[in-house]
Amino acid sequence: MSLHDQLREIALTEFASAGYAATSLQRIADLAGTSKASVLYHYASKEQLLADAMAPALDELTAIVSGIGDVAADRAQRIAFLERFVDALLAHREVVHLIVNQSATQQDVPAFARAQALMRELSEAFELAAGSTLEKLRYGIALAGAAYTLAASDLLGLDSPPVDEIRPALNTVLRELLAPESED
Amino acid sequence: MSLHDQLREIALTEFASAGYAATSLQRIADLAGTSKASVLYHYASKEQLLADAMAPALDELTAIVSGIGDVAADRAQRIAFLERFVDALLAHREVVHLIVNQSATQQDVPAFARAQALMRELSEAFELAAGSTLEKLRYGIALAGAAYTLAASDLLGLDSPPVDEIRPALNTVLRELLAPESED
DNA sequence: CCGGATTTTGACCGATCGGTCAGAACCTGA
DNA sequence: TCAGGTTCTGACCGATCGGTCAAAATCCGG
Repeated sequence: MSLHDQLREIALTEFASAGYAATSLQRIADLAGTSKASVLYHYASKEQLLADAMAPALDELTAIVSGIGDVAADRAQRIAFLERFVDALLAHREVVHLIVNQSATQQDVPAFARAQALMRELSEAFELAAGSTLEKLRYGIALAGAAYTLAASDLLGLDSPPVDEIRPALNTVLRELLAPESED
Repeated sequence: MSLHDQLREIALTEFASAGYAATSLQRIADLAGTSKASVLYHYASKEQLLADAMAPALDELTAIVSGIGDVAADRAQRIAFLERFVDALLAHREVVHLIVNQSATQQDVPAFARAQALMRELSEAFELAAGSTLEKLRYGIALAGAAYTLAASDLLGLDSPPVDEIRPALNTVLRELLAPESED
């Protein structure tokens, strides 16, 4: 793998585990066995490095949220969305960790601002779908809880089960909350 | 109110909204209309200022988690715990925001390490109460979702409903997940 | 083997940060 | 009014950060 790609992966892991602000370009360079100046040759700035590292996940999540469909009335579409959402969370755990834990306090960084906008778009889509405070809260708890639990499990020392055990369980809990069988 | 207390409140609000690392002592001093040196006269260090600001909430949450009771078998105790938990979340929203959004990436800061330990203790208590991956996930989503949704709602621009509307709604959703009526 | 392009590097810069310190300002009771 | 303690402040320090730059090293097609 090229140093260019290697730097992006190292940076992503480090940004997620230690925090964007707390991770210096020098540390990324050390981990990659190169110099800080070399990192800045491959990426114009620290912000650009973060943006490039998060881009694939943000692109995929953006596509999912954009094609959210008629999630308010149609239970089948709601279930389909939840499945795509869960798959994306599992496929991009490091970026999910970044979004969930750091976008709130780093909105001046473009990539985090983009993530924040994405979260807002998602919450608005479901805000419209929900009538009462109770329903809104159900959406919030379900989606935020799923993302945060996934992001925190790595960190909290809980040994997380394999993906093919988490995926169906996540889908089950989200359906219990947002697409109960009793409905329709 | 004394400058001492005023500084603590200003710092808490600023730490929660802009982030601990991103908030300089100079900014806190400016907001309080005093000098940076004066802030460091009242609090030995930036870390101490954060610790003092978070202490009341952490003390209360620690007490709640310590007295968690037999949450695995006894549905009534589980409900009682959830109610205490929700009340604490609502009473200390700024600190909850701090814990949820920043403790993960600032574990070298004592106050955040304490918060992290608290989260770990809570998750372990429920980990024991849960048998399957599905149940563990249900606990994680419910508790993390509640805390995160509350912390994020301020930030995401969603105008959050008044407290006396959120409290019962939160309790309802948490009970649906962790103490359904069908049980027992 | 050569020469231009790509890649790497160490030295350096300005800015910002948390924290120190000596002394000025202020308050209070005698 | 004066003295002693409390509170406040500006100047300063060392460290760290992201980023620049010119020169060195490396690579590769002709």
